[in-house]
Amino acid sequence: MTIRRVPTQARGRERVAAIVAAAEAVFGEAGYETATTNAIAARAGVPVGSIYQYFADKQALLHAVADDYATEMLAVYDALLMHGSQDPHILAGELLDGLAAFGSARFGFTRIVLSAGAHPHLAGAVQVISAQVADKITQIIAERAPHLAPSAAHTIAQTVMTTKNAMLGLAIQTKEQTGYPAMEAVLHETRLLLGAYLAARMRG
Amino acid sequence: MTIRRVPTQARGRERVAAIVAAAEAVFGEAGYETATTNAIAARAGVPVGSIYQYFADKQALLHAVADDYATEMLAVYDALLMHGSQDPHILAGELLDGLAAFGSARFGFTRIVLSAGAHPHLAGAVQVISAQVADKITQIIAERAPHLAPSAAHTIAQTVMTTKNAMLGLAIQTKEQTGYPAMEAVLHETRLLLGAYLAARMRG
DNA sequence: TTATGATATGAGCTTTTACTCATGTTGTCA
DNA sequence: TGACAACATGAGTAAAAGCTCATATCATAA
Repeated sequence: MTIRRVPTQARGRERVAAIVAAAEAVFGEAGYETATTNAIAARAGVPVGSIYQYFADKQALLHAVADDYATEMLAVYDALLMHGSQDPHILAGELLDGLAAFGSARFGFTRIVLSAGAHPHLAGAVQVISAQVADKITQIIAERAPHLAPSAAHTIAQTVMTTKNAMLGLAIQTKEQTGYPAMEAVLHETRLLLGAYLAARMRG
Repeated sequence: MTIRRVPTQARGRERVAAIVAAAEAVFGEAGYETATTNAIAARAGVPVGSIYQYFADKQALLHAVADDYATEMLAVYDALLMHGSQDPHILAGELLDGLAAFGSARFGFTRIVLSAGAHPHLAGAVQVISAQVADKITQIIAERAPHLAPSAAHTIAQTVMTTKNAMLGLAIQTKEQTGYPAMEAVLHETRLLLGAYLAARMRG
């Protein structure tokens, strides 16, 4: 469906990697719809035909980028699951910081992910990521507040994820418009928000 | 810039209203880029030419929708500014409930507004709305917590606005997927979230 | 009634963009 | 080294979408 040909030679693998990297960059800068496959090819330094050698269509490119993004993101949550704090306020900070670093490094595509709700094309590619992330956060919370019913842990996880994503979106937007210190202020505020909520909710 | 001809006859005014309403619906369902002017015209029951009789281009349509949206939304906040509670927990509930109806009715375009960061085309049209709404919430908070610095009140307002919008989105999505009771649970959770935050933040 | 401007109409023009394909080049294995 | 498969190339195609414009109809005021 997504992949048209799996590269077997090193040459092909390098090309695919270059194409996916270029796609993430161009998607991140222009948005999915506005981005053109020709621009992606130019950015990758390959002719358009090379894209369609390996990917069935533009959406397949999006899926490839999303897969790579999701894999790296879930690794961040796995680290938190193992080493995250018991204290709600500290845990809130850790949740945010881990993701803020990740979101900054790949902030272009992060904007795409955060805006998935408004773009039908993206929903499918992004929904899988969201579900997996929600499960991870549910685990993190359930381990630290064993008295909570599973459904409650899930509701809390969804709330944390939604809030965190929205505030991360605000942070990125703030950084672009006002600068880095303003973004830090937004992140600080988000720590207060999630800390107050988690403390009240995990207490029982 | 945006408007090509201002209608003077009743016939023209009705047409413009129908076009703007259809544009909001189609933008909300398909997203700005994916929405086509032909689809908007069909939805409004008018030929494409009628759109370009009154609007210079697709972006002008977006601006018109955004203006209408902003006007109605600010009216909701004005009511809250006058009659909102002093208690942070109650105020959080009022903020949420007051906007729930509005957000449900115009959720499609609300998604567009929230995703503006990811799309250069939308930024201009939407930035004005966000700024005005942020100012209104800033006023509401500043009046109820006079000890806060203006910049702090503004940061809190942005946080409340972003969080509230995101959770409202989650609530409506939940309603569509799981049903009404699940949506109520999400709204309840949002009251806890915003209540805990506002209580901690307005206290000093 | 009639003249004039406002409004309505939709086939088609223009541009853009995703995608193809015929041909050429490179790698690999016997 | 020869043969076959993997890979590269980019001009060209087809469809889509924004927008135009020549022509037709309606509203209104003298």
